[in-house]
Amino acid sequence: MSEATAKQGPDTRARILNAAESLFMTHGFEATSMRMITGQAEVNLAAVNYHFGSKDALIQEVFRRRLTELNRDRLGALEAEEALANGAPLKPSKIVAAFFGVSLKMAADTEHGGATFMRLLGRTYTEPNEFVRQFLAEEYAEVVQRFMSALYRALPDVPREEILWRFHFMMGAMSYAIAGTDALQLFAGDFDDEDPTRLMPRLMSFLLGGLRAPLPEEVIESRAIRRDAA
Amino acid sequence: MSEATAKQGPDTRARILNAAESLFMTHGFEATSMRMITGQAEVNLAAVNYHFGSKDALIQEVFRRRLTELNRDRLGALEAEEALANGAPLKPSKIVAAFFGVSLKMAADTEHGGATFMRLLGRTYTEPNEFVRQFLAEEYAEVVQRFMSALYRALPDVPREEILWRFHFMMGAMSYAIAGTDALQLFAGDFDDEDPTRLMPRLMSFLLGGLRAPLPEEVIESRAIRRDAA
Amino acid sequence: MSEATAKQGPDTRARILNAAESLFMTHGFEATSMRMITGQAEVNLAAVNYHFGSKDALIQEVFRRRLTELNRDRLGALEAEEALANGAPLKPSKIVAAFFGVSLKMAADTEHGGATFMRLLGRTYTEPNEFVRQFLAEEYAEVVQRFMSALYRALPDVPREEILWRFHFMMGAMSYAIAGTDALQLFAGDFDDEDPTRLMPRLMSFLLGGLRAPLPEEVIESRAIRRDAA
Amino acid sequence: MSEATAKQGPDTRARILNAAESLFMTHGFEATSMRMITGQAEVNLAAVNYHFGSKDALIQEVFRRRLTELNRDRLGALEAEEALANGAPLKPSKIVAAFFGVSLKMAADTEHGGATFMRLLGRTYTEPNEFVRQFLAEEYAEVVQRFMSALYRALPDVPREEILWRFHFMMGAMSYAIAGTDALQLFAGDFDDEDPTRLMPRLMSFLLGGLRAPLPEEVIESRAIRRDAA
DNA sequence: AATGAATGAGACTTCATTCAT
DNA sequence: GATGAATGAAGTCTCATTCAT
Repeated sequence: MSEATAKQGPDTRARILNAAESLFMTHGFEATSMRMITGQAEVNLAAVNYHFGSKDALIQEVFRRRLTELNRDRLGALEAEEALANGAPLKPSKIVAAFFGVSLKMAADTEHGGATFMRLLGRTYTEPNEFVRQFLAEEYAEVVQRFMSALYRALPDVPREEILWRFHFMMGAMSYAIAGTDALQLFAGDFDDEDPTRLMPRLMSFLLGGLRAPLPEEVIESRAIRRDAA
Repeated sequence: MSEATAKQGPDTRARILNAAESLFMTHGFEATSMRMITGQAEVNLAAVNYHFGSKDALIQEVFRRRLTELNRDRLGALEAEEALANGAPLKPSKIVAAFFGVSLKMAADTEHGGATFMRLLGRTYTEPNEFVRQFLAEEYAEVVQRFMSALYRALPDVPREEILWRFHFMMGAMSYAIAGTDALQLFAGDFDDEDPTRLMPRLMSFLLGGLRAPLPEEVIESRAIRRDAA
Repeated sequence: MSEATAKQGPDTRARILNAAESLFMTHGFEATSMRMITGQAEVNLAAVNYHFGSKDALIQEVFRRRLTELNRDRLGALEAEEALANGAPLKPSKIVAAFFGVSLKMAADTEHGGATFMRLLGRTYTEPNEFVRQFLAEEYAEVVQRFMSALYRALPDVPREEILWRFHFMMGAMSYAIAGTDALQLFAGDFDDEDPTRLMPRLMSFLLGGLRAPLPEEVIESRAIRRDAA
Repeated sequence: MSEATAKQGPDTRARILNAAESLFMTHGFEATSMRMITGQAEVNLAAVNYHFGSKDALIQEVFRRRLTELNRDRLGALEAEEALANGAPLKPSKIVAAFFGVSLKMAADTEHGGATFMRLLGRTYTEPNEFVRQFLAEEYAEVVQRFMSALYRALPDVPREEILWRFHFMMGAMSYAIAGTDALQLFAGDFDDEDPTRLMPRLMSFLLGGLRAPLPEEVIESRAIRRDAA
């Protein structure tokens, strides 16, 4: 009855998920075999199929477990700011901080695997695998819609299309920031892996600088034209 | 030389490279098998090993073929600006335009496969495969060093470390911009695939906004400290 | 006894047997997995092993349940005829009718699964699985012996070997007749599935025609030789 | 260049087909694994997929190889009789002999595996596997149509439906006759495996007896009714 | 220069079965 | 009486690569 007598430790399922998460980050989905996963989790090879049904389903579950929490926190941070604002439009910096701050907080959590997951997530946005993209899109649908709405309100003079693009650029910058040192060393071999907590202010000022940058002339012109036509 | 004697058209090698490039972008390296490549290239299965030695060597050749040209053009653009400047430090916008403008130009070239390659490249920066990272680092070493030097001269008041990070963020934003619509649709299903030539000014103003953003307070403080210490 | 207390309905055992019988007929023994059976029976995966011990034992029980009844009825029909005959040898048609009539009666019973079982049985005579053959042989031993004896008495002039062969042929014809429409459509796609009750007279006249057919010349000759030698 | 230097004997493909044919007969399709096949054929495990693509495709090829020949011979035998008959309807016995005689001839050929195949074929008519049935139906379509036409001409007074059923019964009797001793021993353990050449006259007289048997009364009555109506 | 055949290793998945509860 | 979890064995198929021609 004690944990000692239980055959497979506290939770076979969780052990598999943790092993998969870490291996997916290191080697990618395709290059991570079921044997590698069950080997690291010290679990029978068939256990993955028993608990998850297939490798693809395992991949989904790895993401769902974290994304549910991540997106809940993001919405929570946004709603907290909105509560404070008392109906007024939020400052863009608050919105950006709500979204990306939560990401970076999880990325800094090395104890519960949050860091591992965030690096995996950053890579996965560009994952070619069709079903993974599809799954991510579904998981993100609600939260993105909410944040975009907030940004539209916060920046009523900027064309929505432009905001969407800049949000896209910001996602890219953040992903690279988190995927982090690996890719940085790609450009500067001697780069020192320093205190990850200093990443937050660095990234935030870059993102806000980009978000507030003057619109390119063409866009300004085309807006003027549309305005005249109206 | 006639079609009758040359079974496999003008250039078997190039056909393989083109097929591989396109399939790597669509499915990733691992998920792209030799059979898929030789099938699309209409070439014998053994031809890849005959011409390139191994799958890994083929991957390298796919990149080398394009990167050599890409980085030559980048250096060319930088040197052209430097020639105009006549020894004075370049404006940061010129440097950024030299580096990322060449990228976007190739990304806009849909006729010779440049667009395909740039999307592949954007994905590959976060590729887990060790040897691919290694190879990319080598290919990029020189050009990154030259651009960083130029930026250091252009922004003598900004800590070098900070410039390195911001260059890193810029790379991330660009990669996402090019990997492009796919990832954008991930966030906004109804996003219209519009004229790719308009991407350039959009991205450029975002990048410059980020690059010129005020430094985070912490960094400013720590700089002051260091300056005092010196 | 209420539905609330009895989780698995009135009889888990019977539910398993019925599901197995139907699935075996549709997919064969090998291609029918325990999961398929327990899934269709809406029963826990381990229930089969709990109730029957193994898959092989389940197969046996599927047959035993029906064959016991079938062969009892066959012997009953034979004994009824013998009682009427009052010690005289039976007419071959009566014997054949006793054996195959009972088969066809069960094959016509679509309500209690008899039809399903008979089609399964027809297929199983040619089943490669060694232990199934062994089991069938044991189940059939007595009844075949009794019917052969009756036929020997009914046809004293026909060599016993010849009777054995013809009984064998008759079994084949009947099995195909019951496996029925499936195999017939194999030869005539537009064959109409008509009233199964009309199968009985059709098959019976064919079987009797074959049973009474003149012996091949060679057999007649060899019989003459043997008679001379005696 | 000599056979001795060739890595895999004269013909890897044929070796696989032969091994598969024999193992399918002994154990059935499902119970025969690729390992068993490649083991017996002394061939690499991957060779089956290389030469045939999949296990299912191998099964089809096993049948196609023999059925093509078998049905060609059947049509040949029928046409030979028709040539002799000079336009007159054939005697039913000739038609039956053409069809089943060829079967039995192949069944007697123990040297080139014909016997093995015919026993496999007999079993396969009742095979549950859907795609195998489909495939057999296609392979048989033409030859069955030709023989049925001949029988319709030969027996103009017998309802076509009746002929179709009796042909079906005959197929069943033949299949059992060929699947043979195995099933016979099921009914008579001490049955001696005797000269297979004597099977031909035995089966033929049974089949013709069945084919010529008087129609069941019901059929006769319903025919009379139809005739009256006409 | 190019290829058809073949191969050893390893991929994911499913199997029937067991066992503690 | 019944079950959720787990497992070792085995299944089919695909992989990148090699080699004689």
